Amino acid sequence: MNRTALQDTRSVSQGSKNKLRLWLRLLSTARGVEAELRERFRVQFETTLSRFDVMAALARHEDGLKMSALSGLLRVSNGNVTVVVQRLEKDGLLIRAPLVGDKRAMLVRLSERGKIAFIEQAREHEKWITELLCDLPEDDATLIEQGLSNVAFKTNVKVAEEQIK
Amino acid sequence: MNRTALQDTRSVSQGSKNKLRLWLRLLSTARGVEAELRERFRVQFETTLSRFDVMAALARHEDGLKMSALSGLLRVSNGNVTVVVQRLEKDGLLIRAPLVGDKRAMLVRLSERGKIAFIEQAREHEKWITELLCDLPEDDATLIEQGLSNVAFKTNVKVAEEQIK
DNA sequence: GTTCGAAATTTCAAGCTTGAAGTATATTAT
DNA sequence: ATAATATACTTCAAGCTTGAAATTTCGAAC
Repeated sequence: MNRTALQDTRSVSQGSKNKLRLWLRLLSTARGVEAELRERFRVQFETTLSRFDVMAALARHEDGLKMSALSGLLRVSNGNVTVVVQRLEKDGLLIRAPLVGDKRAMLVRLSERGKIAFIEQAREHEKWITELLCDLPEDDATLIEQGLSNVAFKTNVKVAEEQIK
Repeated sequence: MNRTALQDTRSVSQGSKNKLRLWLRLLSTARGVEAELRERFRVQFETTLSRFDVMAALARHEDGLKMSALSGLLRVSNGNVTVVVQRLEKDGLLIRAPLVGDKRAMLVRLSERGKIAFIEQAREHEKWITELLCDLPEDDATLIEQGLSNVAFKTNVKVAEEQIK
């Protein structure tokens, strides 16, 4: 093996380790924040992260969302959305109605109580995030956000966004 | 309200939105990668992410880990570790032994079969990560890793690392 | 050496999440 | 029109995850 080939091997391997290290850090950070948020949602609002996620998605789409659009946006399975939506509906926080023009589909939207509850939760949520990420300089945050936006997946959120229309 | 106070409010609020945007991106990226990894572990090795996480932690600590050290390192609950370890033990991938000197504690380590299985899985895992994060320039990866390492939590991993000794 | 609080683990109920299978409706090709 | 295929959603079983309530053991104060 000549010198060049050796260097190539080394640099590829280093890049691989580099990405791996990044991923582990990403996972650890995300899990840390998630655990803290879960705890706070539980004690302060007696709710869960999944419920908040669903309500947040609905709050951003006042005209309502189909179940499939919800599961696409949140990157969770169909069956999952069904359960969470059922529970939120039972609590009177959202409304499920058949979609006109497609008897298979359901349109889900926040109820008035749901909107009010969400506004309060969202305000706290934003505070919590700011607090939990306070050690991160503002510039770094911007850079990281932009860097991560380059990472794409097969399961594309864009697809879900289009389905909404 | 004078001009300075207004600017302060505005800049704090922008920082808050900035952090929020970063968090949503972080969450989305992590979930995307996790979903893809879960799928690949399932079809290629008939195993799960949690099982791999436990095995990875054990592989990095050949002398074995206490249950509490495991749950600390992985940032998961005690009860969770118990179940996952039980299943891995039933499959013969790890060994649980009482800890000499402390009858409350258990020492968990990989079995020979576990070590062999892990090496194969880890090799693939590293390839997958490299592939999934290929859109991220090498320099960005380094920067992001360093940036995120500034984020600290109450639930500190360092504590768990010390408990190991 | 007793007692009392802390620590290590397990058990449990509840909720989360997934992937697969099932049902009903829509769309497309013939 | 009919059949085949695709889409929207629900149901289900299995496994994951948590937080709280045990249980057992340790250590330290008295």
